[in-house]
Amino acid sequence: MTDIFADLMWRGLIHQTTADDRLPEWLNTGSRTVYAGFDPTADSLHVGSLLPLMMLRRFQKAGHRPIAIAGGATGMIGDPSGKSAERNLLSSDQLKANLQGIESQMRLMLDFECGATSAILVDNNDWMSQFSYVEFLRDVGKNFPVNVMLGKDSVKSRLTSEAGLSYTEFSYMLLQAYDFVHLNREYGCELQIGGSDQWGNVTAGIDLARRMHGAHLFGLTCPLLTKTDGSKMGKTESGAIWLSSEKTSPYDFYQYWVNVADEDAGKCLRFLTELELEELQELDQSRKESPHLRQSQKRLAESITTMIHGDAGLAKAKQATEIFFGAEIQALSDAELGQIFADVPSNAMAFEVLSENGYSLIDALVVSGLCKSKGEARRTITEGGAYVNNRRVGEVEAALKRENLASESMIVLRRGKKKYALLRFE
RNA sequence: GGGGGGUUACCGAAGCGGUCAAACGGGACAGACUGUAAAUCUGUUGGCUCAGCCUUCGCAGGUUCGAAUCCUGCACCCCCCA
Repeated sequence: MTDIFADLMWRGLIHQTTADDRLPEWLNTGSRTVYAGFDPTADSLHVGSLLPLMMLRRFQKAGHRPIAIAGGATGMIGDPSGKSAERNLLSSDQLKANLQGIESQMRLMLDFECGATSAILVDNNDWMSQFSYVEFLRDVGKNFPVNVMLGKDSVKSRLTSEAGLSYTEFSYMLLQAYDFVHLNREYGCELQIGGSDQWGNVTAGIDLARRMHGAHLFGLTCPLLTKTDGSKMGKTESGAIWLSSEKTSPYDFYQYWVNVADEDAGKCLRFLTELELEELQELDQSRKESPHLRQSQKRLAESITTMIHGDAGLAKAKQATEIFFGAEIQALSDAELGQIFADVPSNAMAFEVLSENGYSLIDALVVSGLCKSKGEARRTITEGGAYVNNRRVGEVEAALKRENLASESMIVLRRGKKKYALLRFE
């Protein structure tokens, strides 16, 4: 049996645990059942969920059974931890759709068919909806001293803030605590893991189980995956990075990791990949001695992209990367180009415009959406920021003609470093 | 109720009769450098049929050869006195 605790330790994945003295041994002397909660507010998980999912994965590989709980019930309420304002409530239809999407993504990382340690995905709405309000108050609420609840950081910070805290959110803790009790009773689950911001909720569950059944459960929190500047991982100017290829293309996903700052790379590698210590140290070394090679980032991007989008997804992302940052694009087929530039905006127009005098580059830049006006297009060209098939074009009066086709019917326009658009002539 | 100040381009902020498509700063966009980074440097930043023309300075009118700049009315905002 792998010493999961030691593994987590050297990776820096342990922030706080309960029963420090007994937990490591307990984990190493039998197959245990552990659980972590996930946020069902969208139909896809985003990069922020990778860490807890990886945690479950590590536990499963070490011979334990993981339970992922996508909180249909708690999702309807909203966890006040770390939130500055009341959350919008979700409709139950929306939730159902979200849970479905999330499950398919979990299958990428957890094994749901491997016998005794198969992963389980549960929805706490299944049991919470059985409760009547009065029953819940009698069985669960009775065991929660309000003075203790008021002492939790998540509550305290909101009470003093302007946004305040609704009774609903205040009760969130009870729901999550009861989840633990329920999973303990139904599945023999004895360990809850979560981010360090979940500490209050985790211990609330442990307390509740002790009061209700005299059970002794465990809790373990891992650090939050934040950048060195303190901001959250997985956010860009254009929004969150999702695991779903519909929302974030494999290329963008791959690129996100390739662009991780040097200071954050080591942590990401330790937290989000299964690379062994030896390789991690080599990468640390490489980052220090030859940062320009960015081996850490590349390894990180490869590892995570493969896990989420498979070998095919990685291959596509890398191919696109080569083209995007490569030399002139030419002699490709429509199919190849279409693949590579799948998420790039494209416009179709008549083939004939390429004949004779051709199609003015200025118009093309505007039509493609790369420039807002002809004036801007003109400027862009003058500044040297306009490219046709990755080759800079500096003449304002340039026109696109047949010989500019990169494939049977397409021309690739680019503005600046990374903004692409595809023109199709049919 | 009385008195005073403001409203300028994506944002902040100059301009106070012509040389104003409007200084300056920020942001944004390009370029150089580089590691697809950071920092730095340079350029651009209303539209077009682009050596020219057209529309912008809260809104509507007016004075003037000529207004973002002066006058009148309207709207919104701020401050002071009651």
